[in-house]
Amino acid sequence: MTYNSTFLNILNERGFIHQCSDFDSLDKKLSEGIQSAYIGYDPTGPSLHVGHLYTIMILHWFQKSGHKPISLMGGGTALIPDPTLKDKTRPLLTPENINDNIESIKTVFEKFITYDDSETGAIMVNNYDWLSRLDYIEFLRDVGMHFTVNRMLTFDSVKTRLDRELPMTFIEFNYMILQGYDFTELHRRYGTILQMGGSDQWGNIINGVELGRKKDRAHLFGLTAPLLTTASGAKMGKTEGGAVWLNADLTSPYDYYQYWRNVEDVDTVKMLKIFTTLPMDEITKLEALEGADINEAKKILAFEATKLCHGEQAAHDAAQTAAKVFEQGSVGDDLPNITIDASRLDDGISILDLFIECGLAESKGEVKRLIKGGGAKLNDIAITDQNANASKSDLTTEGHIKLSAGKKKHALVKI
RNA sequence: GGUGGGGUGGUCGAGUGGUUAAAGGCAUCGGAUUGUAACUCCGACGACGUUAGUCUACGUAGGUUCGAAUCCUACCCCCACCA
Repeated sequence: MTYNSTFLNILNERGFIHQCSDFDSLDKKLSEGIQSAYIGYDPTGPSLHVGHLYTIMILHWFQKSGHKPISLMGGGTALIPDPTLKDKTRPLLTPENINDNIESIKTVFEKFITYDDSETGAIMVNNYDWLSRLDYIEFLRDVGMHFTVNRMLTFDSVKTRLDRELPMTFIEFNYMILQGYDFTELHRRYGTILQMGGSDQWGNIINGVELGRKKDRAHLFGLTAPLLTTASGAKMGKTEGGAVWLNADLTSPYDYYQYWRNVEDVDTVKMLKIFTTLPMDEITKLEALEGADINEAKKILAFEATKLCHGEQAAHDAAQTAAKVFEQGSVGDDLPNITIDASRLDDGISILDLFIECGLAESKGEVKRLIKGGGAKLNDIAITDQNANASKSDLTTEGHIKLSAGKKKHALVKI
């Protein structure tokens, strides 16, 4: 399958396409001139994680193909608490929280797409701007008119919920209308003709497309990307420590690098296509690698992905540290590290405490378990005595102590 | 509104007065193997504590009992059927 538009071709060969409301017309539109498209994000946290990056990359390519991407922040919808998640006791987000989150998230977006005033410059909008001003009665007449409950009930998101007999609140039921409304609003404001997203957003996207047609006789499009999972079926972007964040203060460039370095063999090429901007012919070459040589591809994946998110220098540093640690059994500057008072070493510090302090363990019990299992190491020598203390004599010639929990997690203690 | 069922550790799910920090699965973590992969095997898996032991935990609050996740009472929430 080939398209006329650069954008669809890129998406296609990199594996971003799942379904589209109208491939042919969209292809034509995109070939004719600059278009704008958007993807929505929930600003419920201060950062986005690797799972979000998937669709951010779509915006990236959209802009690269000569179009205008819009990142829509759901500031309005985030204000509405979702009561079905009652157990989670999600703290009520205030408008200030949300604005802070949006500011923080924007710094992430800026690494992948360029915001400026040019014709293809990206813009970031907040649906709070229009949703907050809606008048209920007017909205019902204007928008509610065009949604039949019969049809809303057929959407997968609703249907599976009802089938499984799980509760769905009226608020949630309304989200899809609000999201559909976002699309027409963006169409009116910016002439946006395309909404994209993960395949789980298909229903919502189609709602917007239809609403646009009914209200404004606009020909809008929807395009979704396949559900992204790893070979082992897990959702992307999760590690033992939780989500892999895109903000450096939440997930360090080194950890970020390591995340990509450690993907499973079978996922390597897929990830290269999606999370790096490496040209396809180079990826094809890497695809030919087999066995242990795949490690080379993973290094490139890790480097390129880190470069995109944290810059070339950070990627270099991370790669260098990784090489020192894993290939030379040495240490690198990018390892997590803590600095302690030299005097504390004079008295000797409990190994247990030290592991917790540098973040390699949550509790003393956990450190003991590590020791028992032979996974706790001090300067690469397995610790056998849980009562051991670290003292000055443990400082290496470089003046630090290296602690390891397992083979992959290392930290440095400096004075 | 009526009747019945149910709320257990990260998750799913056993357990219906004591040997239960609570079976089993999954997830997670460590070890062996390996290529910083996968598969497989082994081990660990509430917290604190120098192996003794202490504390916290089975929706919430009380009660019965030498002793409760298990019995009683009230309350909260969920589900099913009926209205």
